[in-house]
Amino acid sequence: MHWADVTAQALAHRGDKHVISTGITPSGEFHIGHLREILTGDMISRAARNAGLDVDFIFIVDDADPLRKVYPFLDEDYSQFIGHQIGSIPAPDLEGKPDFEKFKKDGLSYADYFLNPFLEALRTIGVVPRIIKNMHSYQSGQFNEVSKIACDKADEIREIIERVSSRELADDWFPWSPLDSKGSLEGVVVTGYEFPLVHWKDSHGVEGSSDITKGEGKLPWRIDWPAKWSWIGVTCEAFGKDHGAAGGSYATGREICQLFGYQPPQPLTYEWISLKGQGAMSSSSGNTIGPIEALELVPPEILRLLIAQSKPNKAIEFDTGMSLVNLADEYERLLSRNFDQELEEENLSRRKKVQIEDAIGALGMAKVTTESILESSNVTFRHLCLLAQTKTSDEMVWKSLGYTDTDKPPTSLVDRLNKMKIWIESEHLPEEMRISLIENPQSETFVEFGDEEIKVLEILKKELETCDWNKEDIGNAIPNSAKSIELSPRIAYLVAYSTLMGRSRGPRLAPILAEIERTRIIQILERCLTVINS
RNA sequence: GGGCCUGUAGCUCAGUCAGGUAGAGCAUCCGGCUUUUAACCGGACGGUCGCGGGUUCGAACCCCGUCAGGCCCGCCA
Repeated sequence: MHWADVTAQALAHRGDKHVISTGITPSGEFHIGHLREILTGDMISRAARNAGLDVDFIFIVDDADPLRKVYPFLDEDYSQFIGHQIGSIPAPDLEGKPDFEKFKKDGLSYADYFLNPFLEALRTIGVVPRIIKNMHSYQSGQFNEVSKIACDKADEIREIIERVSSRELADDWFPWSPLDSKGSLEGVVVTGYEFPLVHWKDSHGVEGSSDITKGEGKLPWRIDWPAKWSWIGVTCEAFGKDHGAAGGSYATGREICQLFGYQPPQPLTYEWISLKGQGAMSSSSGNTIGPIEALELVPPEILRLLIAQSKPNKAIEFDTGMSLVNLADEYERLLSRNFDQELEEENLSRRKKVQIEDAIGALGMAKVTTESILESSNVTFRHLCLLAQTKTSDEMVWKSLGYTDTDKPPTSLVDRLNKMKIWIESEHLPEEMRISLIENPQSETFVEFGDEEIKVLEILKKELETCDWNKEDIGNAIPNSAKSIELSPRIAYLVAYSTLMGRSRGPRLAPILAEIERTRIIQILERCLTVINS
C-alpha cells in the first residue's frame, strides 16, 4: 500500500470528514523542500478522497510571522522591518530594497511577493489548496477564542512547554506577542493582561495595549500552531522533522490544543530534501532549486513522482543533473509497465506484489489530476537528450522517432522536448550527458588498439578526407574503412568513437560529424595517429 | 542530555508496519541487430541484508544490545 493510503486508512478510522493542513512561512524564495510539505499533504488528501472521505485540503500561509533578519538577498534598508510581520511590510524590488511604491499602490506585501509565484507553480503541478492567510485570520477574529484561552491559561501553557521541551521560559514570558509602537513583535515586554487587552512596554520605552481580538499581535509559534488546529478543525497535518523531534513543537502542540478542547491531528513527519553535496536547502543561503525553475526543466508529473515514490521518512537527495535523468527514466519505465499483467502472474510473492502495488500507487500520485491519463512516450530522457543535441531541428527529432506529418507527436512529448532544450542550454546539464568531441587524444584511449584498429584508423582518415561531406557519405565512410580490408564494421565504429569521443560507443556519428568542419575532424584523427606512432 | 532516520549487489534504492525460498534500475561483461539511435532485444556476473545475541518450525523483517553515518530539539519544510 502506498504511504499516502496508509495515512488515509488511519484517518478513516477517526471519521469521515477531514481537514488536511499544510503550512509555510513565506520568508524567502520557495524551494523544492517546500514542495514536499505541500505535495505530502496533497497526496494524503488524494488518497483520503479515494478512500471515500470528505476532505478539505488547506495551505496556511504564515504571513503573521516576523522578519527574522536581513537575509543576504535583502538590502540593509530592511533592518527597519526586523520583527515586523512579513504580511505587513513591502516586498523587495530587483535590488532587494523595499518597494514602498508597489506596497502602497497594489498592496504587494513581502509575503505575497514570495507566495504568488509558488501558488502559480502549485497550479501547474495540480495542487489547489484552500489558502488561509494567518495574519488576516488574526485580524478578522478567527483566533479570538483560542487566544483568550491561551492568555487565561498562561500558567498551564508555560508548564507544558517547560516540561515537554525541557527548556526554561523567561519570567516575563506570556502566550501572546503584542505588536509594539512601531509594529514590531520583538523586544516587547508584557506588563499585564485584562481581556481583551494585553498591556506592554516596548524597547523604545513606549507603553500600550494590544487587543488580542483585533490581530494586534499574534500567538507565539508553539501556541499558534495548535490554535490553528483548533479553530480550523485540522485532523491531519504533515510537517518537517524539525517539528517532529521529541520536545519539538508537535509534542507541545498536542498537549496545548487539548487546553483548547481540541484533539491533536494525525501527524506525519517527513524528512528534508537536500541538494546533492550541498546539504539541506535553505532560502537564506541561496542554496535552492525553486519549484518554478524545476518545472522549466521537467514535466510536473516527474516532480510529483519524486515525492510520491519516496516514503516521507526518507531523506531525498536531489539535483538537477543525473538525479533528474534517473528520475525521468524511472517515470518512463513505470509508464510502460503493464501492471494488470504483472499482478496476474502466478506464484507472485508477497514482496513482489507489494512492489507492484507501490509502483501503481506512486504513479497514481504522480498524475497532475486524478483524471489525467498518463501515456508512455517510449522515449527515455537520455534518448531525448541525445536527439535534442544532435538534430538540427524539431522536425528532425520527430522524424527520427518515427513520427510523420499525419502521425504527429503527442503534446506531452513536444513539451518535454522544449523542456529538454532548456535543460541542455542551462548549467544543469551534467558533463556525461553532453556530446562533445575530444580535441586532444589521450594515449590511454589507444592502449587496446591492435594492428587492425590502427589500420582501420588510417583508412578512416583517408575515407573522410575524400568523401562528400554530408551525413550519408560520412555514414558510409565509417563502416567502409573496415569493410575494405575485410573486417567487421564494429571495429570501425569502435575506432571512430574512441578517437573522436573517447568512449567505445555513442550516438550516431555521421549526422554529428556532418555538422562539424571536415578539417577539424581530420586534425583530430591525425593527432591520434601521431600519438599512436610515437 | 533527549529523540529521529539510515546501514541490503560496484552505484541508487525497494522489500521491514501485517516473518515464509534475497529484488529492481543503473553500471559491468557476453551475444544479437552484416549499425536508424550512449537505441532496442536476449543472457550472465554480482549480496555473510552493518555486527552480536534472543523469540520462532522459519528473521533483512519482531525483541534486546552494539557499531557506523546523517539529522532534529535555537519557529529554516
